Amino acid sequence: MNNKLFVGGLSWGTTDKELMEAFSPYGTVTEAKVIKERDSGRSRGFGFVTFDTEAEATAAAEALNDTELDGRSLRVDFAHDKR
DNA sequence: GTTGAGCGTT
Repeated sequence: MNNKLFVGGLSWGTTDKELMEAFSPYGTVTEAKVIKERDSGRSRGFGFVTFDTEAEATAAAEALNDTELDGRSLRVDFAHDKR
C-alpha cells in the first residue's frame, strides 16, 4: 500500500479537514489526518493523507508538493513505515 | 501566548 502520503510544512492552525479539502479533488481520500500532540492536542505541523489508489496519491503529491497551503509552503511525499 | 524538520493513531 503505497498510497500513504506524508504532508509537512503545515501551518499550526491547519487541521485534517483542510487536508481533506486540499487532497480530495485530486483523488479519493480514504484517510486524511493532521498529527497533533497526544497530550495537549496541539498541531505538530504535519499530517498523513491516504488515497484509494497509488496513482491518485502520486498525482496529489506532485500537485500539492512544494505548493502553498494556509500561507505556508507545503511538503508532500510518500510516507515511510516509520523512520 | 512559543517552534519549522520530520513520518501517526486506532
